[in-house]
Amino acid sequence: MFQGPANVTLDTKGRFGVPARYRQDVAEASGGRLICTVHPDRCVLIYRPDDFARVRKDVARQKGGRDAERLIVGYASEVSLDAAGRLRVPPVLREYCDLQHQATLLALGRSFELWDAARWRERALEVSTSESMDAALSAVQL
Amino acid sequence: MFQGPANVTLDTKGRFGVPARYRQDVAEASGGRLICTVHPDRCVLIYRPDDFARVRKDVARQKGGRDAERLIVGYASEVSLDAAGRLRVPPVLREYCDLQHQATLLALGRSFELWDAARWRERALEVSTSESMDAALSAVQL
DNA sequence: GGTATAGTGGGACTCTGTGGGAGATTGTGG
DNA sequence: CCACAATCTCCCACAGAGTCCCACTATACC
Repeated sequence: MFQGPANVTLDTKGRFGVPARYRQDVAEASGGRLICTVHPDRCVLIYRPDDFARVRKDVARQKGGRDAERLIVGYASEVSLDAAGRLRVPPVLREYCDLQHQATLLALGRSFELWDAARWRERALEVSTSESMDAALSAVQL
Repeated sequence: MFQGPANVTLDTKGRFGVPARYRQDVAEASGGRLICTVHPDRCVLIYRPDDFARVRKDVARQKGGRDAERLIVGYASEVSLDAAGRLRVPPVLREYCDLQHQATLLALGRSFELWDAARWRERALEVSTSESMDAALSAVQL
């Protein structure tokens, strides 16, 4: 179960270091291999291969969402951890998501999202004013 | 049951001392481990791990609130008391909540909120003028 | 007044995060 | 089919951040 945010930097080769606390899990769950793709919100999604297989099926089943399939399935790329625990994000995905040097990695349970730091900062501040938030806020109360 | 406010200071490493009256409870309830995350109002939320598991489920169930999940689940981080009874707030959370040196810890029964002292002071004054407050105010009458 | 405990600061070691180089490999053009 | 160029992969290296300790001061309580 992945949990927690991290500021990461993409180097000139498009690599970023996976926070050390996740490496063990990634390595033993799938031999260090992962699937990257993109979300229409313009962030990179990162799954374990077996989880992505489910996503791919679900996307395919939703008829009418051909464009969604083009994005999510069409952009899927296998990546793997290097010896230093880094992932290389393919250039096409970086472009689509406007990933510059600084990025934010969000761990969402079984998957990750990778955002350009500036774009995510803006979005995160906006979020607080959206009305869809109200429902979620009731959840934080015990 | 946590109750009572406290002014705390974050040192240069982002740590703050948990008021002694809560330490015992925290230590025996969960071995000193806690989950920090953020609220869209830009304060840090602090839960016991089992309580946070409930929050996480509730947030996930609210469909359409992907951004809410990004914040509340994506920012969740496990922290634990050090030998001196302090917690270290991860940098990403500090940034989002604009936490400077002085902070205010509010104990809300089963959870805590941690605010930057200056931001909380402002907000506490503002609150008194908001109309959403009216409903709550009727509650203070016996 | 003495003692114990809370609150705070800071040193030092460890490990993570990040950058860069060189060889291997793939793709392109002649 | 060959040559060249660009990219990818693997490796090494260093700086900074995180973690664990220890130490000091102030306060409360005995």
